[in-house]
Amino acid sequence: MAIIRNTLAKKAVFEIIQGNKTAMSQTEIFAKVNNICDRVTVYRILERLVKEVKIHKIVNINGVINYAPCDACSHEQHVHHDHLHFSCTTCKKLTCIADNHIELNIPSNYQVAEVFLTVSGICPDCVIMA
Amino acid sequence: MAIIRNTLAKKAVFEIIQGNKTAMSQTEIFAKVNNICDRVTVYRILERLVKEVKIHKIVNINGVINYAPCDACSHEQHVHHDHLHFSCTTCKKLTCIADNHIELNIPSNYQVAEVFLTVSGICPDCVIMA
DNA sequence: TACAATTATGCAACATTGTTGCGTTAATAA
DNA sequence: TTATTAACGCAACAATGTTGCATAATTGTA
Repeated sequence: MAIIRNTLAKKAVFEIIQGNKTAMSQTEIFAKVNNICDRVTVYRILERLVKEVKIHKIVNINGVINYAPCDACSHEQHVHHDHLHFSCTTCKKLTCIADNHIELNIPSNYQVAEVFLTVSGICPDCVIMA
Repeated sequence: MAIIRNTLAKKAVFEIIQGNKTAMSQTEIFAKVNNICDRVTVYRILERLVKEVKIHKIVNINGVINYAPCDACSHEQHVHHDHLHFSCTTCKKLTCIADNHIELNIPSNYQVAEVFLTVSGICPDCVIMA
């Protein structure tokens, strides 16, 4: 059950997320959707796309939830992820950076599911400006 | 300028944060403050305590901002932090885990400031329940 | 192509979280 | 004890996210 439908709004939202090289918040996505659908619909579409593993959630260091296409940072449910997220303190953009293998040292009574690694700082675009 | 005052409410908030072994959100702190002060005051006290480096902010994987005393996970502004945060998906508690040194592989045109490392999973208390 | 089943949407209403302005209270130095 | 001004309470607002329900639209099937 639960047949997945590919609606206009869903396609639009997905294309917006795919077309952006940095992760976007619900607010940014809704702004780009150009009133093709309601605010609430964007929330529901994002929820569905996450469940379908077409996009995924990333929390920025300020607590804002961002969405990125899953190919941008291919995520498998490993203990040792192979990418990190760079959060620019100037332009607030969140970017995926690949090739980062980390080793963890967590007590064995903790059951690890996923690793979230975010680095704050200034991205190349903003470094140039400064 | 800016003389720091040690008010009753501020002391109470700080003691609540110190007395808890896991990080707490504003909502949780306000619930424990027992109407000694206003909701807004808690926000302002937290802001001040962060500025005074007596507590610090940690963003949970769901985007909720939590506060922990600064001794719980001594943080210096290093590129290579020495601790991580464990976010329990069952009880939602955020715990500091020390002794985690990681090496990063970030392009040199990125200017790194801080590293945020959070691991999700099930904490010892909740593993026992399951 | 038309129809039925049900997924997806819009809208209104609400909940939560966080912010701001301003008059008042209270902590601290003198 | 008093003056200074940091801190507070309250009201109002803003942003973000959620829920219920009637309606619209997609998709498999006849």
